[in-house]
Amino acid sequence: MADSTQSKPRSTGTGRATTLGDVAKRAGVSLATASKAINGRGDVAAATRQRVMDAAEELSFTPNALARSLIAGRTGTVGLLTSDLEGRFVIPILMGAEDAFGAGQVNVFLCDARGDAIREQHHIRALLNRRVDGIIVVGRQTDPRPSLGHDLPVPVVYAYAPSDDPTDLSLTPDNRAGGRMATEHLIGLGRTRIAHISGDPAYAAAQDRAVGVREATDAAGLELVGDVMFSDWSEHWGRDAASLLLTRHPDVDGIVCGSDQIARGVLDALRDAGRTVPDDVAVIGYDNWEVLATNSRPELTSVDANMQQLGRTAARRIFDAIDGADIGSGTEYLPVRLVQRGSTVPRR
Amino acid sequence: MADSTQSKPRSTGTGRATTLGDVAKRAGVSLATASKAINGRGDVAAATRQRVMDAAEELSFTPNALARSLIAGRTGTVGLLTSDLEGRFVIPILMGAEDAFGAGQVNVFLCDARGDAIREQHHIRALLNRRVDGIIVVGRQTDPRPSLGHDLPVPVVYAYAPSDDPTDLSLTPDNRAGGRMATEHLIGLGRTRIAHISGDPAYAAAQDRAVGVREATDAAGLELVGDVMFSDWSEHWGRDAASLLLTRHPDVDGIVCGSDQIARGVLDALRDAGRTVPDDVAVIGYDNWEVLATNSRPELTSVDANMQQLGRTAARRIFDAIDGADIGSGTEYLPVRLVQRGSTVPRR
DNA sequence: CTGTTAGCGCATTCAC
DNA sequence: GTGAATGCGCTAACAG
Repeated sequence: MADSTQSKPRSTGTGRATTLGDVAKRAGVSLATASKAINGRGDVAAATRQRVMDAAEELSFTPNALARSLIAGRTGTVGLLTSDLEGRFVIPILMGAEDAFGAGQVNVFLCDARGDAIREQHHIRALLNRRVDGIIVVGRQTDPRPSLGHDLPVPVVYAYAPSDDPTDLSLTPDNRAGGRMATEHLIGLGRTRIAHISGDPAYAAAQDRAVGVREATDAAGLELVGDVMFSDWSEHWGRDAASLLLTRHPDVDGIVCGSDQIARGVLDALRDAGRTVPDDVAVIGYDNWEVLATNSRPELTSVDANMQQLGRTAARRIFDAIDGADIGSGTEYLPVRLVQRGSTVPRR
Repeated sequence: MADSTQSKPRSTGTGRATTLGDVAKRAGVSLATASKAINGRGDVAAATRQRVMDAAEELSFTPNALARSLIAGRTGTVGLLTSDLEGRFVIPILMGAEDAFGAGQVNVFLCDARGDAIREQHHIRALLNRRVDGIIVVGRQTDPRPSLGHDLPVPVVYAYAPSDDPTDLSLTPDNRAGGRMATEHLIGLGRTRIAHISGDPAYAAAQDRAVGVREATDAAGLELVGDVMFSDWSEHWGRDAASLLLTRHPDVDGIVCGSDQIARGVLDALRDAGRTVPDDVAVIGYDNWEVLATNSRPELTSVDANMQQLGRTAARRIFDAIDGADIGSGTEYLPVRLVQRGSTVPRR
């Protein structure tokens, strides 16, 4: 019964949305005046403005962003094109992009190309049709990916995976600094017998992090324990590698891992071998993938790539480019940070 | 050099995008004819159509979806409103929604409200301004969440987390069936001493799955080993619970876990206790979270909630509703599926 | 078959 | 201060 007294149920898309014209009529002013009042533009008498605002409120008027964008020539939307099925990188980047302005200021079309070039093309077309102000391309590795080319009418930023075209702008985490930072952390804790277990050597991320590790040991006048151990990014490999390492170099007291998954495997193997972490051996992961890092025993110290900040930067660059600024080119390496947990620092 | 021969670099948003008018002029036809030719509407001479298509191609014309939507009254976009920070549910749902039509047919605005009601309101406003054709609300628990209300001008579907208003349409995985399915799987393997370790009892998911487990044991004439063990969704709890369980009921031969994280902990504890999986004890997880399920030893059999199908269904319902169909109401429980791995079935 | 006209919802000149 | 007119890019009637 209470329902039937409502004057405008309009529950599911029924009935035209109220337009600015409706508001103007109700307020007894012209369309132009209503527009000015609502947008705070031009000189409108305070009383008139209030009348318009009230009318808009009563009719629960929502300005049609389509019409506005059509005039303005910009939509306040960006496309986020990804092949990151896990969503591990893309979600923080999305959040960063939203943050770069304010909730609801800019909206993001998220498209998943699933690693398929055709699908990617379809999505790009669709995004351009919808007149996004720019496109952020997110890859799932830090290896270069094919450029979208320069014949797009909007600025493009490559995030995480850089473009293979150096004239594009790419933002990617500084893996080298990450490797260095992780190693310096162990050194700072007094470790001197440090090994590095990483993933697939075909990945730029693996190589870059390894370079950073070596830089840190070199700088400290230390020798890396054994060669860097490459294979794949799995927990299985982490276990196998750690077993091998303990056999060959039982005196190891610190292990820098190329990923949190590997680190989980390493922790497992160390426990099986009766070594305690971090007392006997300190272990550090990479990626700061929460579900892995905070559920291990002990919890995992890890390097975080600051994806959210990366997303924020990417969005800013795009809108700066629209406002006339040059978007720039080349690959920028963004700072990473260390998150300390129990695998390197004993719990207080 | 090849670059400089290109006539229209147009690299970053410079210069107005080409309009249908440009195409028409170049093809020597009127605006209307060009429109018909491109959309395959009306009768246009084959030769004329070709001329228009060619012109469009040469100018790399992209129809302005804003203008089209303004006329059509629908945009072919949906809003995906989430608080699922992990992206674990939302990404499959997004993919399903895209799939429901075809790549680029419908686009999705993804908004992360971060569990903040204010931010959620902002996002809803923005989505309505942009005239999305509908909204999918994704929660991260299967507990009911506050309804957005019925005064929205577009259809709304609640996914994963149902609405607390029974007149809304909610799509959620059938947790009861999942619990039953997992348990029946163990029973089918000949296990008779089955226990259930689950997460936070305040979660509907925990309760529903437990009900399913009991239904299966009852139907088989079995008694559940001990009470259902509730606490939280962590690996730590999985380890502790399993240890406890082994002490009290050493004869247990099957464990249904409330999540993959718990299952990981259970596997750990079983190994520490010298039990082999699946020979001594079969273990089954829940969620099929790949990174957890495929990296354990042995790999984890798990129940998958089919989120992608859920997303597909949600999107279809929304567009059906726009086309006049009644969107329906109440909570629909969508089928889940079992993914078998080594923790219940020995590797071939 | 093709072109002319009107209008989607709104912001912006420019007179009054 | 306010309102009438013009146009953003496009499609849907209508005439021709």
